[in-house]
Amino acid sequence: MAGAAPKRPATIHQVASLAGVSHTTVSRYLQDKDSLKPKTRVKVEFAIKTLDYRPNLVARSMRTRKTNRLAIVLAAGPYFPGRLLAAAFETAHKAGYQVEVVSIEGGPKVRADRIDDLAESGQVEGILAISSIGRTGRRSRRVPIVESDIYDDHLRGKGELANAAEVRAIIQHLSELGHRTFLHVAGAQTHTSARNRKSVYLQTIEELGLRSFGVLGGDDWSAQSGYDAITSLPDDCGVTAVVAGNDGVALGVVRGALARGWQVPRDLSVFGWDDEEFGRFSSPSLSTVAIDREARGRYAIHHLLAEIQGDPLPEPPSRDINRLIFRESTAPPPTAQ
Amino acid sequence: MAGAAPKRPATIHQVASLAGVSHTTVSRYLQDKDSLKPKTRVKVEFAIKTLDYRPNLVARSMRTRKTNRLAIVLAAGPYFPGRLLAAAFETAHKAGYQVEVVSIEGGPKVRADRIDDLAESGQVEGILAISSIGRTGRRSRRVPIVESDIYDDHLRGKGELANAAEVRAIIQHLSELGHRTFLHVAGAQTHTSARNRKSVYLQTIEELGLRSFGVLGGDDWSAQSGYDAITSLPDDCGVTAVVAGNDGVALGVVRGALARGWQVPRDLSVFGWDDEEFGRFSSPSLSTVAIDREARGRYAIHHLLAEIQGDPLPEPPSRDINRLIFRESTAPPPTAQ
DNA sequence: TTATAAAAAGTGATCGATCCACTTCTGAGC
DNA sequence: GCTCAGAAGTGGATCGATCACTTTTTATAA
Repeated sequence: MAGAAPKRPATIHQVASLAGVSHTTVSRYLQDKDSLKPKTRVKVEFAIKTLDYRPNLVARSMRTRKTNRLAIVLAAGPYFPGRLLAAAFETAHKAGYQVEVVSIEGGPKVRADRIDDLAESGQVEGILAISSIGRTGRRSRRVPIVESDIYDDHLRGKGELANAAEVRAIIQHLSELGHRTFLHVAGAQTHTSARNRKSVYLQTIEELGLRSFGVLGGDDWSAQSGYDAITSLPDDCGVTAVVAGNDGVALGVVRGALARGWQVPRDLSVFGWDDEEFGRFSSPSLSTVAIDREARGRYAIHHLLAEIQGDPLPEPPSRDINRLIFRESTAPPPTAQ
Repeated sequence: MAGAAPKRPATIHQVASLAGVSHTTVSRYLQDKDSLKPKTRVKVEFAIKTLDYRPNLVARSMRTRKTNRLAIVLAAGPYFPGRLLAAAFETAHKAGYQVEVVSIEGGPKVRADRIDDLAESGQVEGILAISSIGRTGRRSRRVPIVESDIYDDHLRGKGELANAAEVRAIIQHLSELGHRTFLHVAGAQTHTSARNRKSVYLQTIEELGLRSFGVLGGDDWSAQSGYDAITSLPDDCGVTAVVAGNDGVALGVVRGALARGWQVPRDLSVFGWDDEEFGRFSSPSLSTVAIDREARGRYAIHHLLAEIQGDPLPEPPSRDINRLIFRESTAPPPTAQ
């Protein structure tokens, strides 16, 4: 099988000699077709076609010290940010970059080391870290490294937290419906977004003078965690509204409520997050927050490209790309009926 | 900003001169630390540490003609095979390969061209095409190209179709419950798997002497398509069981049934595919087929690596990695009660 | 024509590693 | 002390492009 013709691909020199010009001329053609006299140009084009020549990008990278490649680093695990990635790929490709995906098992330390190696290897021009990489020690200064939750950083600079506005709006909405006692089933606390939501939840409850039965979950984003949280509640807890970490968790909450004979939304209101397709079609359909993951993916890449090229950083995407969507899973509490 | 110290990373020559040895010795150290005398070895190690030297992988690739990099090509679009990819990454990394992801917009022709370019660019040692790339014209023979649905190919060789066993088992199960009239809401027919399921559905209906109201959907995998399919049925269609393209479609079917006053599973049984988390927690929970996406991802990479190394191809994963799971969305039909 | 500037093409060095063919050490055996 | 084999180390070529210069050709004006 490996015995196929080991014929090496054509090089720029072979093209040059077939075309009867120097290798430099061919190189020039590759960079700007119009810098050649039409006659030479035809010869070169013919030779390229005849030999089916394609430039060896590795050799080119070596000389130019440009690879036109970015790396996206993510922690290996069950949560795979597909939509963000898809948008990131597209944006990068449009800008002429290839994207290498590196998923890393192990903790933040391992990740930080691998990122350093990657940065020093000369293989990529920039790195986008999807999962937080922490602030560990020396960070290579050879290539820009951008963390995906960068506009969280941006907000943090202003003393705010990402998602703050939405969590507050959810609670406000529910309290206007008459809810007084809340529960938060948190998402994986390893994620900045989940931590932010939790903080803002607690803070808002306090500010509006409402009651919280507490925060459950927090280990992952599973529907099971929602189910477990709700089924573990004491009967007299008084909770009538749940703010879930995301739609999956919310679905688990709904199912858990059902399991103990509570109807949603009659006895319990549930709010999700992410506007997943299943939340639109489940019964009851889930109130949720529509987030524009694609916009975040695009922004992350734009940010990285700006750093690479030394351009001014782009404006973070408008915060109201996050929209509250009210569906069947929220209603006034039983006591208010 | 771009004015940071343009200090170039250390090269093998600098290491050599600091260590007082030749560059070749350093190179040998990098390849096999034990081929050096302990005394020289210490000198080299010291120099490497002092200069924080890391080999330039681009230069290395150029000389060795090995990049240790694979490419995964997928059609840009809303369906992002996250779990398959995650497993593929992991497998590749374990084998010492980096993975580049190339998502391509445009039709099969564009895709085929880009794949050719990629193959010829010398940047990757193998290509895994997730979306079918068709059989268009010349295919580069420089690096192995593997299509992800390769074990479909394997089965096709035996005159079978992938998923055949499961679709047949689903219909058989439903018919044993008493169902006689079926409907299939197909997934995107651009996908081999969706086409296979459809064919086997039709074939099985025929073989078992059952009735089919037909095949709807087929444009995508959306829940909306399931909803539309079911709400468009005439009242007297007699359909009591639906085989949906996947869990999302199934959820749409359930919701659509609800919208026209049919209860699931009392009036209609619904079977999904994929064993998504939401199907386990929706109401009713969905009967489905658990497929091992990770296994497929791993297999695809193993297959590719085998081709690269000229090893014998690995056995396709056992077919019974697909398991039928019976949940609340299936039951005997109303007439049989 | 010829002088001259601009455009086009050519020469050889270079990027940072590995590999190949040698040379120099080292130490065992006599 | 000498020989000699094997281990250790060296110098220079090489991979396939681009780049900085130099040389040749072409176009334009006098």
